[in-house]
Amino acid sequence: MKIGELAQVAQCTVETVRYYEKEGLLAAPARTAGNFRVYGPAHVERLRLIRNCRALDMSHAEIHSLLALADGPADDCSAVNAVFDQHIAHVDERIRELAQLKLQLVALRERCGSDQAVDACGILQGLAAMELGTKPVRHTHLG
Amino acid sequence: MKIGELAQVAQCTVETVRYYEKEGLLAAPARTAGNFRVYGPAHVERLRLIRNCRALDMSHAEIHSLLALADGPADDCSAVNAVFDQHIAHVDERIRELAQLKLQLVALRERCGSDQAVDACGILQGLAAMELGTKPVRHTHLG
DNA sequence: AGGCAACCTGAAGCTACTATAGAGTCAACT
DNA sequence: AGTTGACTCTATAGTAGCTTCAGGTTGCCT
Repeated sequence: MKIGELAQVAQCTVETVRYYEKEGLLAAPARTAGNFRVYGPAHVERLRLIRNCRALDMSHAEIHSLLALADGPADDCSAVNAVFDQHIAHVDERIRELAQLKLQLVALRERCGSDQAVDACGILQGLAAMELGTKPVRHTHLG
Repeated sequence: MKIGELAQVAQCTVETVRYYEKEGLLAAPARTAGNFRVYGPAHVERLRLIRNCRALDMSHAEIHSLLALADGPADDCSAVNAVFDQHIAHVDERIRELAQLKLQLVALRERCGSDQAVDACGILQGLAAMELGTKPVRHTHLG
């Protein structure tokens, strides 16, 4: 199959497929005489796996690890579990951050219930007065 | 005050301050004879406001809107409320997405409780077999 | 006068793509 | 046989919000 068909099967764009190849996530396939990429079933499966990992918001680095483990000669999959556990921790942390964030946002929003002069706007006052929290560490390669 | 002190007060790096100036979020300050930036209290307050907005995960575009509204001659702050409400909706949507994500991750993770052969790893099998969901729309400029 | 920290500009790097330009390939239709 | 149109190719730039780097200048202390 050619790149367009592969992309369709894997629910991504042609550009994304070529990008994955350049990034080393997807092996470079054979070419036709006219220099078109030709893919087989193995490529389809691999690309599906990659796309599913992305749908789970894993970074390319994490996916690289998983692919290496999947291909590797390892006897057990505890390393796979480790990658997964770490990723779940990422997502968890990010959810907590956003929940905290929302509390702050809602609290600020309630300071200005209706239309009033901008000078007296509770939101703007709150934004200027807020204590700068500890440096926000991004627990995510998500988004 | 010079840029280093300002950055320290606002809990960000010197480079970030210069970046905000280049982006038009922070007005260009006066300069010393030696071409060093000199900031006053107004800059400190403005930068605090910007950093707090960023801590609330607002995009530069959103912050631009807020700053324009804060400076503008508007009589009421309903527009400010609108920006805020929209942002809260963003965060809310993102939290929902991540919660859903976590469900999937945990379900996958449970397929491989202990060490087993990579060939039989339930996680990897699950990743390859997962139905590709509808194209994930990112409800975020966050992260 | 020398040394060092802080400052300056401009450009490149980061992630995971997306979009564009300009050229080549291929199958079908006239 | 020629031509249209869909598809493919490479290479490059753009996105957000910074961070990092290279190479040079300023200012203060001794």
